[in-house]
Amino acid sequence: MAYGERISELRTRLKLTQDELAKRLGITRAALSHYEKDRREPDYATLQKIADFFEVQVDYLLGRTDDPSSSNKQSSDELTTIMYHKWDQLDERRRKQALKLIEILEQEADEENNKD
Amino acid sequence: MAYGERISELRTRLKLTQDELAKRLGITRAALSHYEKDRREPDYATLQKIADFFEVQVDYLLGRTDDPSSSNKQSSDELTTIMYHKWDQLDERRRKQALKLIEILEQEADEENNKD
DNA sequence: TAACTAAGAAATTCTTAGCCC
DNA sequence: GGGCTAAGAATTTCTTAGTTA
Repeated sequence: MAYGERISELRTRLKLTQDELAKRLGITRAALSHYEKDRREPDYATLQKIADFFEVQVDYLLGRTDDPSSSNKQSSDELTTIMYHKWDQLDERRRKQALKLIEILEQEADEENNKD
Repeated sequence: MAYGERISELRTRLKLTQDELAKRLGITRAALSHYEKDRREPDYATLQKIADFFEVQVDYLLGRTDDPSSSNKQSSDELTTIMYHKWDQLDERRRKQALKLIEILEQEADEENNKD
């Protein structure tokens, strides 16, 4: 999937028109239309403005990953980086084991928030 | 840190000259020099060739994250995406608990590989 | 109203050739 | 050798104005 489709999808999800998004990004609506149609490549500054606005990775915009998690989340947190590198070394069987614990912890956290 | 510096650093780490890397990427060495000096922005195809060659994220090349982990790893695997979204919802205390299990599993996998 | 696009203007990038260290 | 850059050529993008649905 190319960047145009990604931008279009993200914009639509927020119920914005091209005109509205263009104004927020400081570009013309014609330019935005070109981007969504893969007819022009936004310069790096604009590309990053788009990624920041939607809080996704540039890699996601470019269709290089299907994980939209913002680069902020990725870079901000040491614990997550460590976890990710360890996770990376696990085989599938162990990943499933780890995921089970994480699911239990998540549920536990949910219940904690709903006991009012 | 800008993309030029990142490219230069990655190239130097692999002990390649500009000429050698340029040939691998299918561009002239002058163009590569411009990129490393932030004087030109490579088009998206070239940008992604560079990211692929060094196995880093485009976000890393652009200096948006300090985590160079390749986008291949990120996009390849459904289980990882699921895990990541759950992890995202955990507080720090629970993340540390989860990380402990992951570390144990990692060690277990290591030992399994060294029992010859 | 919202999105798309033709086409000339404007800006950026590419390439060659040469220079510096 | 290895890297940097001036400058004209080539290419791409921008913008306006108008079209399409």
